[in-house]
Amino acid sequence: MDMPSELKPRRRPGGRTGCAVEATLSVIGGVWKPVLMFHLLKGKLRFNALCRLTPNATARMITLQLRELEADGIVLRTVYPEVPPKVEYELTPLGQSLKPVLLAMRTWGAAYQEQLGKTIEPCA
Amino acid sequence: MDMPSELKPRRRPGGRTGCAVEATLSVIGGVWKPVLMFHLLKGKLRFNALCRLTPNATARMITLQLRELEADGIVLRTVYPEVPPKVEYELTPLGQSLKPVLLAMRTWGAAYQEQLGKTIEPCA
DNA sequence: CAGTATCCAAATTGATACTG
DNA sequence: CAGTATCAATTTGGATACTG
Repeated sequence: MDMPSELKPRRRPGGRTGCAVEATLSVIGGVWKPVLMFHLLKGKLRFNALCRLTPNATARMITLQLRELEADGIVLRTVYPEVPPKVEYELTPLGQSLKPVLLAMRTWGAAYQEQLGKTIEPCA
Repeated sequence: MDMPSELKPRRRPGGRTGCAVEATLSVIGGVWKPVLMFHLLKGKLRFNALCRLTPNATARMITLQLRELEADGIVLRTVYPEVPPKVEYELTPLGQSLKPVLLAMRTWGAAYQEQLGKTIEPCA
């Protein structure tokens, strides 16, 4: 099993000699991480819900990114001993603290899409 | 010659069906892009200066990322017909508009590094 | 439901050497 | 100075099939 990460000069560059921006990227620097986190800003979500909200990513990618966010203390994963299985993801306080970054991204992206004359999905 | 991009579900996912956050990532979603842009917030910089400010990235990577930012209208590249050659990079108005995102990243990263008890470099 | 395992193709990057 | 070319080594991602 592989453990990708992407958008990271090979895991934790910012933790060694990088600047503050690099440090942030070492945590949210995965293609899907900001998107996943953004969706989680609204509250707990189940795995399938996240998949539906992120149609451009495969379940595999979502799982991988979620696992890394969990390892970094950004996301909390809760498994409910039920049948069928139920797993919920939510942002930890540390994850919530990234809200300003996420919102800034959403704001810019929305303006960019509009200026681009191609508002695809509200998404939020 | 290759034209990588990274941190992008294979070039422009956000432009097709993604949400606002994805749109933003399609532009700044490269490991080094935010870092490079952050440095350029302070003003024009020459290629070597950017290299020095981003020691964790190779010149090749910096060139590649800069070319993409240029293609996306985020960065302006100016070549001065001198000997030795002089090339300056600076943010375009569109690039400047990403300032809030970059600053939010720097703020969070700084706090994260400190909480991590390992403030490496001020960087800004 | 919520993943995980595998296989494998494709993309990305570092290192190194070279140029206008 | 400011890159670019090339090659090799990884890393990454998608597809598909399977499980508790």
